[in-house]
Order: sequence, then structure tokens, then C-alpha cells
Amino acid sequence: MCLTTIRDVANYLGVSVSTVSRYLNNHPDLNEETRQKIEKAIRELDYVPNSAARNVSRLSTRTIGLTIPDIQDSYFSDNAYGVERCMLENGYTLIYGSLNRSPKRMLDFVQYAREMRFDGLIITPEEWSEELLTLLRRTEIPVVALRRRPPETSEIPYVDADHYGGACRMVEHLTGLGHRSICHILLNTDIGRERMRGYVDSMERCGLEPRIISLPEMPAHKTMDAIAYGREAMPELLSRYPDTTAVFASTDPIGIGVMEYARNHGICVPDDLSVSGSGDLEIASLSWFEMTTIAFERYELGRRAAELLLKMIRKEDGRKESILFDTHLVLRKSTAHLNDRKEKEKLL
Amino acid sequence: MCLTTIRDVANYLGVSVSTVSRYLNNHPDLNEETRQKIEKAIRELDYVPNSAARNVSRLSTRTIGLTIPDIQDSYFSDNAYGVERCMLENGYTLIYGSLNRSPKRMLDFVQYAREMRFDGLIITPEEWSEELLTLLRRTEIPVVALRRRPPETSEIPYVDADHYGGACRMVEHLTGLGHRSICHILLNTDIGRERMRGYVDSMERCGLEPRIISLPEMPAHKTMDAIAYGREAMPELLSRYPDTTAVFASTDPIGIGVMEYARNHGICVPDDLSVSGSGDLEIASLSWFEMTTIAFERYELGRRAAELLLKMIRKEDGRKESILFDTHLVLRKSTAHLNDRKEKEKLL
DNA sequence: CTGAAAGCGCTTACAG
DNA sequence: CTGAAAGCGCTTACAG
Repeated sequence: MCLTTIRDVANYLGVSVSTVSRYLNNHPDLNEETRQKIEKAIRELDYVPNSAARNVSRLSTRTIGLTIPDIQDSYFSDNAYGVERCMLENGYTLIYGSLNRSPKRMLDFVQYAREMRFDGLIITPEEWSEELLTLLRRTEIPVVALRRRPPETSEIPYVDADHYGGACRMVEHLTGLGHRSICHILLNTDIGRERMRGYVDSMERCGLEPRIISLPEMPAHKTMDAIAYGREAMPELLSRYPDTTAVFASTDPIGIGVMEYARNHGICVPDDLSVSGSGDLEIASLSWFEMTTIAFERYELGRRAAELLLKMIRKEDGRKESILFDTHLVLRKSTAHLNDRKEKEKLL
Repeated sequence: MCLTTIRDVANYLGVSVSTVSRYLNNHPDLNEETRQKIEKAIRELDYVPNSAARNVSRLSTRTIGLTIPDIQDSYFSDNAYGVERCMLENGYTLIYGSLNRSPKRMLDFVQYAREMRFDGLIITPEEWSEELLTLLRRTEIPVVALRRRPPETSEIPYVDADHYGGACRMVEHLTGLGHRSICHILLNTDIGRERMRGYVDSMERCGLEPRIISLPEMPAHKTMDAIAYGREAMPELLSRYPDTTAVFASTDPIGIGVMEYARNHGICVPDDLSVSGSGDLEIASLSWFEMTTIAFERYELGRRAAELLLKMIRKEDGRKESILFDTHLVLRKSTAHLNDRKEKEKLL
């Protein structure tokens, strides 16, 4: 396993190691003829530069790390793709760290990034523990949070969608359709609570009573869990608020769970019940669901996070401001005007 | 950005660099008292060992690379998780390379792995181009193919599911239900063709005529594309083989596309038409689909690939044999006995 | 445009 | 159990 080194290439050609190194680094001071000789020799000897060795000598590794909340969850993939494209375009290598929702893994990855001397880090911690914040504070590597919002004291900038505003939009949409008994199924995470805030504020602004259902014991991260969560939330929802005419679910899969319950119980969507979600997952667009939802540019979100990080690495202007992405409503068939039948029933 | 080095730690304590290095490498020859002093100093100085520097001095990086066919595709995630768990347990770091179905990216990642001096590589190339094969032949790093089968001449071992056998099982299942007009929708990839072989052989064994539909122009990798592929295949399928009573789709999403077509055209599944897929994706289990499909242990598949690679790295016994995973049938509601009504129609 | 030399931060025999 | 020294494969001023 003793590979060809830069010295072998130099000896082979009778030039100095420095000269070959110049070739490797695209140094302008290099005779065209020499360049070609070296190129040929490298091909002939099948020389592969040793990255580790380069990195000890250089200041930068031109590598950045990106954590993935859960590799089993496709939701994050568009974000990741945006980051990846931007990093590639700028000559950086992207290293993924799979978290699988484990806080310990997050800590490990940050430590790994420090040992590897990554140039930057884009992270998606499930929670902002004291331990993580301390570690991050000690970390000399620029850090950006993606789709997670750090405590304000941390000085870590973030890039996220405006979930609050999105939820407001959804409530406006539903009230615009005439609904007044609108129930929200909460996902108890930072993002979920942000949506809930938007829902509550918006409802109150309309003079409506917020109605929130939550099953704190049930997992709702993975798609199938979330669908089950939505399905299981329905009995409680209907018993506590039997006059509900619209359900705004915190995520699309939860909304699909609601639809599943409806289907199993002869409740017609959207005639009897309007159902909406948030996130605009592919699955929500299937013709079986046609779910109205809240969307934002996931790819762009990732790209902006990457751009922000690059700015920080290059130390361009001091201000590292967080970015909040605007959301928009995706209108589909799962929400509809409060129909007269329902209206009359309520009056009885 | 001048970080603490091993020398700083040594100077701080008045010991030699070698001693600190021994601590870092858990060397047995180290006074317990010294060990504790060093531990304390490292914490106080917040010393983070430089991986790149360690790797130049050592022979091994204890890092292995795993390619991901498409980060937007959740299908592969269970495999990846199996690999990850095994590598973690064995003290290896796993680096993901996202391919996004690009052959160029595959080439780049292998080159990257060589430059980084990874200890091993698990790859999932979309195609085995001459260029890739040549590169791989030159690569000194042990390589295992996961869910892809290299040409036999390449000597690269692989770990894959027995798609051929799985397809046979499915045909047996359908014929067992009385179906004789069974159509297959082909996905034109290595895996898809393997399934088709099983279908064809199995049909012929039963004295039945194989009926294959394929839309070579249409993409069918990503979930939504595959669903559209299945949907679009139906008109041709029904016009060429109007007496079809069962459709065996190459993948679950294609099967869902078939179901979508059926739903839009008043064809009742499974009463009028049995539909089955392959892969056992989560989505196939939703109560809207309840699709009969072929499954295999995806997590285990990844784990076994990792174990095989580890063996190769450790040079345990010479033989590096490929592994073919057994599949099993997942019976759900989308396939049913050929009913009498259909039978009678056929006789007319 | 090119080379000799020092240095990057670590590990690893070799002495003691 | 510990230290001094050589070496890992590269880069980067410094000369010329």
C-alpha cells in the first residue's frame, strides 16, 4: 500500500518537488512545457496527491460539513441538494453527517469537524442543549444553522422558512373559505411550535378560539409515524371539538393521517372536512390526497445557507444576518368552502 | 485560526510531544499520573488533534466512503443505515458521497476517496462504464458494490437482493391466484432487468406468454417520475393486452402509478385488476394502496456489505464472495383471486 | 521559471 | 515509562 508520492514524480522527471507541487496547485509560475511533462508523468505513474498531507501544509481543507437530521427522511434532501450545488460550484467538498435524531451524534460530528479542520459547518440540531452550545462556542469553525433556530444569545446565524407566517397564511385561507371551527394538530418541535404560534395569533386576530390537539407521547418525525400521529389525533379532536370543519395539520404526513381517519369513518374530504398540512412534500400532491399545504423553496433555502457560510468563511463584511424564507400557499383539493349542509348542521 | 497543537500541550506540561502522542493513541506504556495530567491539560487548553496530520503519519485513516445513488430518494436510506451502524461499531468513520445519478460524480468520488486515502469504499454506480472500471482497477482501496452488480471480470464483490428470485416468487403468487394474463412493467436498469428475467423465466415455466411493457424514453427513478411512468404505461398495456388481469410492476411507485390509472378509469383493484410491485417501500403500505410487493432486509443488506468490506480491509481469508439476499413476498390487498366475473368476460 | 530548505502537526521506532 | 530524532507527503516563502 505504499503509493506514489510527489517525490516519485519529481525524481521520475528529474525536477524538484516544488515544481510538481506548483503544478498541483495551478501555480502561474510554471513553464508550459514543464507543465505538460508533469501532467504526462502523473498520468503514467497514476499519482494521486495525498489530501491529508496537503491539508497539514495548507491552512484550509476546503471542506465543509453538513448534518442530515435523519437519513431516512427525504424531507431534508432538497435542502441538502441546494447546499451541495453551491459548495461544489465554489470548489468546496461537502461532507454529510447523518444524525438520526441523536443529540450525541450531533456533538460527535462537530468534534469530528474540528479534528478534520473543516472550513465551515451547516448544522441541523434537534435541540440546542447547553453542551452543544458550549462546544459550538469553543469551535473556531464558522457555523450556520439550517432549518433550526439557535438561541439568540448564541450568535449563530440561521436560515429557515417563515413557518409562523406560513401558518398565518393557512389560517387566512381557511377562514376565507368560511371556516370558523379550525383545529390545529401540533407537532411538538421548534418548527411545529412556530407554526402553532402563527395559528394561534391568526385565529385570535379573527376573533376565533384556537383549538390545539397534541399527542405528546407519540413520535411524529418519520413519515409513517406522522401519519399514525394524525390518524390517532382524530378521535380526541372530534370528541373535544365535534363541530370542527377544518383541520390544519402541522405537517403533510400528519394531514394524510387525518385523511386516513376520515376515509375510514366515512368523513368526506373536503365536503365534510377541509384538511391542510405544511411542508409541501411530494406525497401530498398524489391524486389520492391533493392536499392544500404551505410550501417554501427548499432548494433555495439550502443554497442560501451555503452562501451565508461561504461569506463567513471569506470574512466578507462582519454582519452575519439570519435569513427567513417567505412561504406560499399551495392550493389543492383537500380544502373547500364551508358548505351549506355543514353550516345548517351547526345551526341546529 | 492558529489552533493549539500537540506541542503546545507538551510544553504546557513540560513533557515531550511523544508522551502526549502516546496519550492520544491509547498507548499502554503511559504512567497513570501522566495520563491524567495530560487529560486535564487537553481539556484546559481545548486541544483538538489534527486528523490530517495524524493521517499523514499513520497508514490508515479509519474512514470509509459510501455513495448514495440519489439523496432525494429515501429508498436507499435503510441500506445506508445498516452500513453506518456497522462502521460505527467498528470505529470507522463513514463519509457519504451523494451521486444524484451522475456517472461523473461517481468517478469524482472514487478519486476523492483515493486522495483522502480512505480505507474502503462501498459504491452504488448507476452504470459500469469502462472509465469507472479502469479507475476502480487502479484503485488500491478495497471496494464493495452495494445493490449493484459489477461485471464478473471486475473481481469486485457485491451485496444485492435476489431480484430474480423475488420476481419468480411474485409470478408464482399471481399464477397461484389463478391469473394467466400477467403483464410486467419494466424498469430499464440492472435491477429492473434482473426482475424481468425472473418474470420471463417464471412465466415460461408455467407455459404462459411473457408480456412486457416499457417506456424507454420516460424517467422512472424518482418516486414521482416512477408513479407517472406506471400511469403512462397503462394505455399501451391495455391496448396491447386487453385481457390482462394482473400487473406486476418493477417497482412499488410504478405500481402506484398503475393504481392511479385504474382509479381514474373505474378499474377496481384488486377486483378487476391485481397490481403488485417490488421493493416494499413505506408508501406501498399506506391504506390507500395496500400493495402486494417483494421485500428484503434492507438494513441487513447494508450491514452485510459493511462486514464484507471490513473483512477485505483486514485481509481476512482471501475469498471475497458476493452475497445475494433472499427476498420474501409481502401479501397485501392489491392482489386477489382471479374472480369469476373477469373469467366470464374473457370467455366471451 | 525553478530548486533547496524549512515547516505543517503528528507518529513511530530507537534509546535509555 | 519517557524523550530526542527522523519521517509522513505535502506547501511555501526565499533565492537565484
